[in-house]
Amino acid sequence: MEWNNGNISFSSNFVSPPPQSSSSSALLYNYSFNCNYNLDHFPVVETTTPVATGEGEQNMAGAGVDHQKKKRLSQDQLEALERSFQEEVKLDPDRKMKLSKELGLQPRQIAVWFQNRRARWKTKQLEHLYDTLKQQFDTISKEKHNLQQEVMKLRSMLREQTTRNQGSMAHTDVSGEETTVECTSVEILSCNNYMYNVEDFNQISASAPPFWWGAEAAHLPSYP
Amino acid sequence: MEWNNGNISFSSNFVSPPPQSSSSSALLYNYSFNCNYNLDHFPVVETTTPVATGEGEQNMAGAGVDHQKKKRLSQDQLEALERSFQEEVKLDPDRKMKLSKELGLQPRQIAVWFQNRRARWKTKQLEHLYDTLKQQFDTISKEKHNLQQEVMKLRSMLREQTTRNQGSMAHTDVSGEETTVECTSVEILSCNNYMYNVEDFNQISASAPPFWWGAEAAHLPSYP
DNA sequence: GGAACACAAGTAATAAGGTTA
DNA sequence: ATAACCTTATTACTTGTGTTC
Repeated sequence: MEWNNGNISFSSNFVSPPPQSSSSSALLYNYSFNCNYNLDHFPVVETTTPVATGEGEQNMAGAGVDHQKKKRLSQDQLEALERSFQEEVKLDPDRKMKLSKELGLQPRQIAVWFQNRRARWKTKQLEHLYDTLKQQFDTISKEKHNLQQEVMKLRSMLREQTTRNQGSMAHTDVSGEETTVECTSVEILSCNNYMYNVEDFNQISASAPPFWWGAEAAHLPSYP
Repeated sequence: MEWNNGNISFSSNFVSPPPQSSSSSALLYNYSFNCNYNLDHFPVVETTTPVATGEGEQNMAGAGVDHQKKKRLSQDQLEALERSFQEEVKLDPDRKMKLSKELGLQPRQIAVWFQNRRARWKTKQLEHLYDTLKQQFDTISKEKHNLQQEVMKLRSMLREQTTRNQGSMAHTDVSGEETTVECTSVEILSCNNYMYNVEDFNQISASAPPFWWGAEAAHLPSYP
């Protein structure tokens, strides 16, 4: 199943679309060892490690080398893990050992990957939930507006009828509801200050000085 | 060996409140070095490193020791960073160096902390946004319902009037809107399958077998 | 125009506290 | 009582992008 929220991706990279064999950058993962000229303006620690004697299998078991560098699982490994995850998000010991052997990873690494994967998924989940809710809010908002229009119209018709009728029987009823319609229309306007799509939300934080870091005190919780 | 599968366990452990200064467990952070008997049933790698000669100051600079253990910043450090963050979420080089010296941390660590802090905040942000939206959705939902009621009532009144009036002038208009009211009332019901509070959201995933891992195929994007 | 750096997003791995068999 | 796992939070790193000098 493609999850593809069915929307636009301004910032080309939100959750790496399971790089399923399509993107080209994927292949570089495993082979980009020390291209980090991104040293936050100081020589970085790193240098400590034994520098890793060359080796073929991912992450030695107990032998003492490597230890740093070469995080990032390979594309093949990721795909296998991903497949397994799609089948079942929880990991029983059997599957763990099987994957461990198949992929040449520590059982621990398998477990960790699944844990992180679940956590990641949960985050995405919230984003998706938000988008869905937002969409439904917009829908219902429009519908409400229509209903308000209709109420107005019906009232006016009723008023007309009443006048024509000469009889004043229903008059009190009609005016009695008046306030309801008015107050709600205000609600709608005040609400919309808070509404974003998740894409918007990503957008604003993506570029340089995300506005909300300044407006923090406005209506946001400032979260300790 | 299945460890729980369809069993519910309503245990209320919601997101651990950021241990901010209040909880007592905080002090233990810095001193819990090797209490890891949580080894996912195998000895863990680690052993590789030079084993770290004893040391006093947090995270040496370029010298090659330590390098593992002792993650988790101390409570004092966290408080200082937090204060600084509240003042200004972005970090200019001056502030970075100042904090680095004051707290005995690598400048890199300061930078990383700020980056992570911003990311964390953004997540919280989304949760808050969701809650707000949810609340407003509920409100507007109720209001819409009221409006629908009112439309019904007005229509019925109008019908009555019309009948009494004998004249059939407004008849077409009234029936013309009929569909609007009907279809929207269905919308409301179908929507509510998606709605949670963030607390609910945390709740369901907190306890043992989060329902959605089973119901994944239901209405969720299955997010690869 | 390119090196150096800041940043967001994503990713491993660790830590701490709760559950369950 | 404990081992194995889980979730949540955190730390640190990777990668890609944008900015600045």
